[in-house]
Amino acid sequence: MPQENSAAKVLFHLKQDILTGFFVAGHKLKMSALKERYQVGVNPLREALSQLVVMQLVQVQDQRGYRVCPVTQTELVDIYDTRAHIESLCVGLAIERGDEAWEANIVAAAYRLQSNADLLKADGDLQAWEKLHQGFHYAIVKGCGSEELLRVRLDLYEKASRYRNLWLQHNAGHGAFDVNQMEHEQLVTAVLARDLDSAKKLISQHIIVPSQVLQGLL
Amino acid sequence: MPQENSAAKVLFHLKQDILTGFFVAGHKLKMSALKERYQVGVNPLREALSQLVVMQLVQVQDQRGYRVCPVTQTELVDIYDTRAHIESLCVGLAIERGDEAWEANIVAAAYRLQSNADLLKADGDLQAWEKLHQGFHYAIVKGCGSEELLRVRLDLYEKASRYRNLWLQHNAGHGAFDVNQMEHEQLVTAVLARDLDSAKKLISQHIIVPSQVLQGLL
DNA sequence: TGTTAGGTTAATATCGACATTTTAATCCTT
DNA sequence: AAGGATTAAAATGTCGATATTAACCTAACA
Repeated sequence: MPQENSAAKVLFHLKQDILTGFFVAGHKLKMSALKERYQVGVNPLREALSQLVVMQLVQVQDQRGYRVCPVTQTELVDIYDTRAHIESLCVGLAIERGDEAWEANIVAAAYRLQSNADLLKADGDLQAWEKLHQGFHYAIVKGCGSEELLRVRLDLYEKASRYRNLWLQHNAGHGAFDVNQMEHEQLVTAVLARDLDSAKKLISQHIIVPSQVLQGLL
Repeated sequence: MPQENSAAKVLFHLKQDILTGFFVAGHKLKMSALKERYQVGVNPLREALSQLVVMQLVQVQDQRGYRVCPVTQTELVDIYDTRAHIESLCVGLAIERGDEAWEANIVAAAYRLQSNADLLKADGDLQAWEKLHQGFHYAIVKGCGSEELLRVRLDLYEKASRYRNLWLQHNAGHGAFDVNQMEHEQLVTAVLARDLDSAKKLISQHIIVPSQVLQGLL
C-alpha cells in the first residue's frame, strides 16, 4: 500500500467507503466533496473513479459526473446466485486438483476460524471475523489452481460485500455465527473426503441461504 | 459511441489496439506516443489506461508508466480452461431456464452464421465471421438469464481474443470454418433437445480444442 | 396555480505547466 | 579499458486554470 500514487490510494479508500456503505447507493460523488475528503486533486480522483466504473461500483454519465451504483433486489439475487455457482465450480475443481498442502491449509484455516469465533463474537468485531471467514473459504477454493477463476470469484465477493454490509449496518452486533460454524465443519468433512456432490451442495447453500435474509432489506 | 468523453473514446480504441495486437505484449505505452496517436491530452489517457489496468490488459508500475500485459502460456491455458467451465455453466443454466423465444433466437443465429459462412470464407473476412460466431454462442448462453454471469463470460472472451488475434496474425486467411460448422450443428441439436450432458461436453470441447492450437505459438 | 423560459450558479472535462523521479549518457578514477 | 559516479535528458504524476455543459432558481405568462 505505501509508495503508491495518489490514484491508487484514493481507489482503495473510496472503494472501502462504497463497500462499507459510507457512500450509499445512488449517492452523487461530487468532485469538491471527494477532493476535500481524500485531500487530492481532480485527476487522481477521476482515475480512481474510472476504475470503479469498470468494477461496476460507480456509474458515470457524460458531463453529469459520477454516482454510486444503485442496489436492486434483482442484482442482489443475481450476484449471490452467480456466486453460488462459481464457488461451487471452484470447490469442485479444488477437490479434483487439491494436494496435501491444500488439505493442511484448510484444516489450519478452519482451526483459526473456530478458535477465534467466540472471542470475536464477544467483542462484536464482525469485520475481523469476516476476514477469517473469507480466509477459510479461500483456503478451500485456492485448490482449483486457476488464477482467472479465483479473480472472478473475488470480484463477485466484493460486489456482494456491499449488500452484506448493508445488512450489518441494520443488524449491528447480531451475527449468525453458530449456524455457520456447523456448516463449516460439514464442509471441511465433505471436502477432505473428496465428496464432490456433498461439498458442492453445502457451499451452494452456505451462500444462498444468507442471501435470502438480505432480500428482506430491499 | 458518439457524444462520449475523450477517455471513453480512447479506451475503446486503445483496447482494440491491444486486443488486435497493434500494441504487442510487453510494449511500453509512452504518453507522448499515445497523445500523438489518439490526439488527446494526458488526463483522458490516464483515465483510459487506469480502466485497462482493472481489465488486466495493461500493467502499471509506480513512476515507471504503463505497459501492455505480457502473454504467457500459463495464462492462455488458464483463460481457455476457465472459459470452458464458465461457458459450460451458462449453457447448463440456459437449458434449465430457456424459453421458446430463446430457442427461436438460437435457430435464427445459427442460420445467420451458416448462411454467411461461405461468403465470408471467400472474402477471408474473419472479423465479420467472428462477430456472427460470437452472436451465435451468445444466443445460447443468453438463456441463463444472469447478467453477472454473462459479464464474467464477456470479460474472459475479451481477454482470450488477445490470444486468438495473435493466431490470426500468423495465419491470415486460413480459418477452421468447416470443423466449427459441424460442431455448431451438434450443439444446437443438443441444446434444443435439452440434453444437458451432451451440450456441456460439446461446448467445453469447442473452446478447449482450438486453444490447444494456440499453445503452439507460445 | 401550474408551466415554461431565461438567467444564474455550480460542476465537469480538458489542457498546459511544473515538480519529481527514472533512465541514459558521459566522464572520471583506478 | 572497465566500473562506478555524476550529470543530462526524458517521462511521469500532480495541480491550478479555463471553457463547456448541466442543474437550479426565479419570474413571467397561460
